[in-house]
Amino acid sequence: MKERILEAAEKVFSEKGFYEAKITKIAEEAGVSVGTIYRFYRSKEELYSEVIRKKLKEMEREVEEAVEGKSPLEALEAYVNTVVDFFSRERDFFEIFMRELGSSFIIDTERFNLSDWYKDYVRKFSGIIERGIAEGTFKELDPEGVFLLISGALANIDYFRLKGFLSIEPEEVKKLVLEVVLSGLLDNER
Amino acid sequence: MKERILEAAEKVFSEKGFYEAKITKIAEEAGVSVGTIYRFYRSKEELYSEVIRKKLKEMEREVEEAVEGKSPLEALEAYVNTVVDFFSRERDFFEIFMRELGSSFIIDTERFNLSDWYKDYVRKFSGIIERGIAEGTFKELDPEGVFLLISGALANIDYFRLKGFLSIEPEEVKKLVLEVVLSGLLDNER
Amino acid sequence: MKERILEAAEKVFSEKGFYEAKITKIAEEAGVSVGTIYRFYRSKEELYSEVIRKKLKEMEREVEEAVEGKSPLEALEAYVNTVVDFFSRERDFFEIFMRELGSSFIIDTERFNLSDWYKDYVRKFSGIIERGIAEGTFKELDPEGVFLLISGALANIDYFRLKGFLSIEPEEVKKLVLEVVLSGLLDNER
Amino acid sequence: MKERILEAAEKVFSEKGFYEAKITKIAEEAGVSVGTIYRFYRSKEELYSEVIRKKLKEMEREVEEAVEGKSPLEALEAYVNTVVDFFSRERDFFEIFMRELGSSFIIDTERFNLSDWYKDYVRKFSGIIERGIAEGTFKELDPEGVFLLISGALANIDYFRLKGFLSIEPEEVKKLVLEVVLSGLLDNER
DNA sequence: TATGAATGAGGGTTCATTCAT
DNA sequence: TATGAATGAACCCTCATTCAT
Repeated sequence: MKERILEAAEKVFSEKGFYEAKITKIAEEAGVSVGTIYRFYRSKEELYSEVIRKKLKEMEREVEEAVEGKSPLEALEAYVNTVVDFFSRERDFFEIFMRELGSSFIIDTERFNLSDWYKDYVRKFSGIIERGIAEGTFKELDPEGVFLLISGALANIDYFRLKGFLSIEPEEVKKLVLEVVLSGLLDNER
Repeated sequence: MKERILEAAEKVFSEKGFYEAKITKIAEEAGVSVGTIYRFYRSKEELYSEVIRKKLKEMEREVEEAVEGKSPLEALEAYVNTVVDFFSRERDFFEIFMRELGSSFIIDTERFNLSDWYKDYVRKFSGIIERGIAEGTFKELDPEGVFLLISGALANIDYFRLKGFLSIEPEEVKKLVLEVVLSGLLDNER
Repeated sequence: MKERILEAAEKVFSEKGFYEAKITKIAEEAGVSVGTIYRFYRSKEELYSEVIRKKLKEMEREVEEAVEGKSPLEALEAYVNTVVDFFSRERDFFEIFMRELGSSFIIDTERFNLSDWYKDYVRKFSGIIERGIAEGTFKELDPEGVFLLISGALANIDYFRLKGFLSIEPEEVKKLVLEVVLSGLLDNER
Repeated sequence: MKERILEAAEKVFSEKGFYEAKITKIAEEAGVSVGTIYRFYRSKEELYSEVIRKKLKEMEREVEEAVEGKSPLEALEAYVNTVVDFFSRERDFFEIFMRELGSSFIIDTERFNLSDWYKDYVRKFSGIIERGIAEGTFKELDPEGVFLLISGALANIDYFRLKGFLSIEPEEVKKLVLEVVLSGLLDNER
């Protein structure tokens, strides 16, 4: 029930965005009454927040598993692969994620309390870069900057691909980003 | 007057986003009455659209001037410098721009008719990459993909910088992106 | 509920006219909230239109029943009697009807789609006159013209009576109109 | 100037009705500024009222002249002829007149203070009927009722004619009304 | 527990009226 | 005197939220 609501919410929020998504539409889509939604979620905002939180955790877990125990270089490749695959699979959520990236979730995210999550996320995975630098594989660059570079690039290209603006395969997105970024990142002096 | 309204709108829209921005608030901020806003703009949507359109044109013009007549390599550097400078100067608009990047402006932008603008923008400046490839300076990669990589990376890093999440100077943002991307882009085979 | 709203609307529209009638007033009068009105009617215009449509159908049905199977002469008497009785009973609606007669309902009634109804109404009941002429009871006059003469006369007198400008009984209104019109209509040559 | 405004107002009010007529439109039509309108008329209502008052006086004067010194029978004919001619000439005003007949002007006319005018008008010209009865030409019927009958019939038929619902000439309208009403009114006993 | 009808605050928009120029 | 830009009160309508059944 709670699950059905969450899925319906994900669908509707992704299609319409937070403000144009109507609770009645979500209820209809989920096959429950609006009253039932309010039994599980205190407000529209909480429901929205829950959709993001849940998917974000899923994504985080997948990325962690993919990256775990790997060398920085392999981990970076795994990161890119996993994220592209995740977003290919979770188009609805990707839509929401992109919207949030550039709005409330980072800005006044007190509302959703997601900003802390995101800071942690960036800090955690920029650790890959950090380790790469420490072991001498990567150049000495700001690790968080590099991570943001990669994730920004990835999201932007993939978003246009999913919108149908760029005829390119997911695999090519991965290849492109990795090729460009890794050449720039690897310390060839050695 | 029209200018005052536009500036107030830019401020309020950037702080609140389209939906949370109230016309009364914009009027107050501009020091005019609600009615006056409607003398110049047919609707809240048109006002919003106008804010974006105007700044976008400014940005486009600045970038064009910076890039004009330069070699692909220099043009790319100029592009990065100009965009970072523009967004540093135009923080309010940058906020709006980021929101739009991940929402309507690309999706259902028929509303604002900006999607055409953006396609043109990508096509136009990915021309830099194209020329670089043609003359053998850059590797053979999808030009639009590369352009989206750069602009996505740039926006993402800079956004976090402006949010105060990343203590890094604008100059370092430019350096970082250029260093990583150019190393990855330059065809060292030759 | 729907009924309660319709009755309140009839009352307020009759007192104030379409433009001066406020939705909040109708809601208050009906003892419901504004939102509830919009559950049943898409807009103020639709509500207004519904008030008219419903009463018009009632009136039409009553008149049809009264007239059915009667000779032209008797039918005409029945018509006059029924209309006067209907308007005596439905004062609120009569107010609205009179307003509409001289405005939108005939003019740009596309809005309410009542102009078609009225044309049909005139055509239908001018059939009484037509039959009367055909069978030689009535003089050879334009049937629709005669019908409009009767209904215009009736409405005008009755309206003033209901306004209290004319101290006359409903029965006298019927008598007056029938006496004058029938003398003028009957073909005494035969 | 005042005249130009009045004519523009008449035109716009007749086309749109009181509420849909906009002051700016009237100003534009008159070739003056809105400020100028307010120099001559205190409010939109006063302007509307003035339009009606002026035309009504014109109509009254024409009718009075036409009727003056005539026998009841001739006066009645003159009345019908004059009114139909007046409305044929003054279509814009006729539109307004019809609207008012069934609305504010009679109801809460305190606003326009026209209700007194109308009562006087009815009383004055029902005098024709009264005299006709006194001298034995007309049957003993309620004079005001008869007058309202005639004017209601006349307005209704003529309105439909002007709307294009009834293909009939003005002359035939006069003939029809006179034929029917006079046959009904004349005391043939004598 | 589930329903969905009812609520009503809130906001975009209009337009008669004013008043500085 | 004439202008028309500026004003802001007023109103229709939406939709998240509640609560009686």
